[in-house]
Amino acid sequence: METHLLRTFVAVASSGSFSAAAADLDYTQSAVSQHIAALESSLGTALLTRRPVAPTPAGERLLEHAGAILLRIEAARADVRRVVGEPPGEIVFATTPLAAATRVARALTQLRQTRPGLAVTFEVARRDEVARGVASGAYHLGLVDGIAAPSDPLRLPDVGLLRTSAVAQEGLAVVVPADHPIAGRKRLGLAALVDARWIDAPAVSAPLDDLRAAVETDSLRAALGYAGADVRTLLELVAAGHGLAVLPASVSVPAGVAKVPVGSPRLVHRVELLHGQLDSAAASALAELLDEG
Amino acid sequence: METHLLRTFVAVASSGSFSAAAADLDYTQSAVSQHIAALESSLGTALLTRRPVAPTPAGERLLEHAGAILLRIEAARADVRRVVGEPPGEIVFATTPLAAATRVARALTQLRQTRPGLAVTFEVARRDEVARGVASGAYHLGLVDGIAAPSDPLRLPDVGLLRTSAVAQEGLAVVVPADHPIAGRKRLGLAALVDARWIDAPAVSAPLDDLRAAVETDSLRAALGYAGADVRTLLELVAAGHGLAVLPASVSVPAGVAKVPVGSPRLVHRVELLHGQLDSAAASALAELLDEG
DNA sequence: TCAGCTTACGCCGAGCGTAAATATG
DNA sequence: CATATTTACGCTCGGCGTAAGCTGA
Repeated sequence: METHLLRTFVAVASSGSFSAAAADLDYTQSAVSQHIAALESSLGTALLTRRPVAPTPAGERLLEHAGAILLRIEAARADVRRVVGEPPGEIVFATTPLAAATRVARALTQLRQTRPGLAVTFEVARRDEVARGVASGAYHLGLVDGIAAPSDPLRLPDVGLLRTSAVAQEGLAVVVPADHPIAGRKRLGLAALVDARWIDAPAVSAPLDDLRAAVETDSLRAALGYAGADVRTLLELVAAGHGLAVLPASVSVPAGVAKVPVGSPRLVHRVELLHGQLDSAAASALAELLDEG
Repeated sequence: METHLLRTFVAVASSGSFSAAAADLDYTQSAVSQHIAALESSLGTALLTRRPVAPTPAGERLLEHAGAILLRIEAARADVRRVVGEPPGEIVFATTPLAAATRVARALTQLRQTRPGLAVTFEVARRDEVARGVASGAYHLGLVDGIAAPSDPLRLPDVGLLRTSAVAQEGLAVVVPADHPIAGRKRLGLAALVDARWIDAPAVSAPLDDLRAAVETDSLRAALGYAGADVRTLLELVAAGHGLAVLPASVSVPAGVAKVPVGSPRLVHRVELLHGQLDSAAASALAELLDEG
């Protein structure tokens, strides 16, 4: 199974067309057809239906692996380059929206100010994009957040070798309208709220999927999805009674909404710093900054 | 980065010789040399020193990825075959030594008796070998054990897509000589024992590495390593005072040794069943058996 | 009918082996 | 000097493009 065949297969499956994939990859349509034929004959089974072009069950299985394999190959290249190449003059730094709000991010902002010679670029992306980007070398550093049991690592998409060098964690809070019956309570078990109306705002709050996994229930149902990345908007949605949301306990909330710390189950909002191999200078600079934090 | 180049690279690095790798892979020594040269030029850096043949720093980084990539490719093939191929007439079943001792394993032994038409082969291997073997299709089912926080999954080596379909978990116990000061105690915090002399018997007890990760300390030091796979021998080593060991709480111990349940930190000995994609018949048969268990 | 995939076919170069050259301990 | 890797060189075949063929909406 040669890598160029996998690459073509992924391109065809994702575009749904041999000719489109050919254009993407700078092959002729004929070459793409031959690639797919070679893969299919090497595996002894059809991988795609034609007209319409869609993966067969076997193709679906392969697809699940192919992306990961190609990504891992990119990660390998990036990792080797990090050992050999010049240290970059600019650091590209990706974070998930909530992670950026923590003291860790602030520390890195300091880095940018105290070392004006070193350009630092921030970029906000989804969690798996951050992980992929760091693995493949597109980003030098990544900051991701999520919900986990205390001192447990986050479950990141399988992306190869990623190192976690620093974390911050804090409790969770449920954000409710100020006039909600539970608004005055000091602590709260999530179990009491399984039937509540939730807002799923994966970009900006704890993704409901994380919560479901942690609570081990399917009953957290989203009444509303919010795809945006602005916390204030989310809080206004909560204030307007569209549903509840789970956020890190330290979030500051405006009038109109109240936050109630989550007491059980024991869960934390956790932030992890992702990186590939760092040279010792970069590593110690970071460690220093994160200590001050 | 073509797969055959990676394969050659891994073979050369692991054998420490171009000519040996060539013999392994049925190439000429010249072809191997060209493969390495191609990889090195494609990555723009030396990967191996010659005389002696050993990975450079960049080579080490690549090596860390290369094995995983090749394994994942095997896993992809195996996964596709599982969808397409005939269901196997024989089931090859691999377990880690301790996992085999659980009720789950007993249930699967029943399977073998109640369905004499279906041959079942047991094989005992190390945890990562089981995971690798299941991923690559060498084994149909795998049973692995390890230590984790309650209801946490085991941390398996990165091996691609593995499904976990059933688990058993139980507490841990420290096994000590009968005349040991703590032998009479009802519960025990591991922290009290960090300075004790431990026996590291990765094949047969909880690997110390798991414990270290769970306790988040480096101070668990092994006074003795036992590479064998026989629990009784390990217990005799404990009785003779060579050190302590951590085992699942249900292990039955002979006279001369005592077991003390571990109360904190909260950890469990956990058994997971690993498999690739199962057809629905196999899956339901298994589920049934494991429920009875 | 025709858009889009497959097949036929010829050409080029990647990659293999043989064998000579080179390097190192 | 012996052993092991590299380089030179020729050949074969894998894999690409062009173009003709096929097929289902």
